[in-house]
Amino acid sequence: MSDNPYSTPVLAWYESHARDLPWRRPDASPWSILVSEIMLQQTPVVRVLPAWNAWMERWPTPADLAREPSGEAVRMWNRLGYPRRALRLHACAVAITEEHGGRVPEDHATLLSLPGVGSYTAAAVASFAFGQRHAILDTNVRRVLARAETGVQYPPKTQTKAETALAESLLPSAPSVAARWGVAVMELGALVCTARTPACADCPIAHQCAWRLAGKPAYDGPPRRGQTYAGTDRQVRGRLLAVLRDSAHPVPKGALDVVWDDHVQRERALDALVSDGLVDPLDDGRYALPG
DNA sequence: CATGCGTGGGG
DNA sequence: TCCCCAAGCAT
Repeated sequence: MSDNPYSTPVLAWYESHARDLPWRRPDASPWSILVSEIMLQQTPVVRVLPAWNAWMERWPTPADLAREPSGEAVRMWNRLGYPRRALRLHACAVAITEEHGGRVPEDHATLLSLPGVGSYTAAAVASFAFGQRHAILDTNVRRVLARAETGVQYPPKTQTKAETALAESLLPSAPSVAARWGVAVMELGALVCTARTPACADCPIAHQCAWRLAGKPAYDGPPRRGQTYAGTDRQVRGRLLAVLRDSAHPVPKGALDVVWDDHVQRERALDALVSDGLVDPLDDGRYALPG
């Protein structure tokens, strides 16, 4: 069963160290797994857990969410960040309900056609929910492979063809093993082979890791671009949307104006929110979450 | 293909 | 304090 040099130790490690996350339990529905994957995009597990629990309690099936206004999804999203994901998840629920008989599609290409579902998420749902054989290549896996195989501290900033090819070449042949392998490598990256201070002493493949065997050379290249936030449109958008989320009713323009001094930037951010469908400008001049 | 898109916790 | 980063996607 050791289709690649890492699978046996990594799978064994996963058996004894995997976190007991609710969307990994045997009774987790494909919908609940899709919800978890959208929420987990760029968002840590600890912050997703309570949001996922509340979401699944309120909308246990796609149809439950599809019959709500999209603004309710945005409100429920609360402060998870990147609220367009809430809109897309709502759009997923509508598409699944109206075009797929209320069931999360199993086919990778069909999953890919859903709003907010890209290459990673489609593979993750196909693999984790339906046991199919797909390469899982997220930020965790990219980092593990960069170190173990390529011998560098960090993967490239943007995903390359070479990384995709490498991930596919390592995929165990049996679908059930491949699915297990995918989640196991992810977990290794999340818990042991972390970005800042990897716990190589706890790593099941440390003795095979090209980066460690090379003496853990420091990242050599251009400074990795940090995300700025303070003073950006993103911060303004966040503040504007927070006003609407926290209000049970539509708000007058003045309630939005007070959250940011720079008039030009504030208007630009508000226009963008409207354009994104996150904010609904009412005929009476007030603003609300979309209906 | 580089960039924009939230938020909060930890080093 | 700052800075980095966290299961990406769409354009």
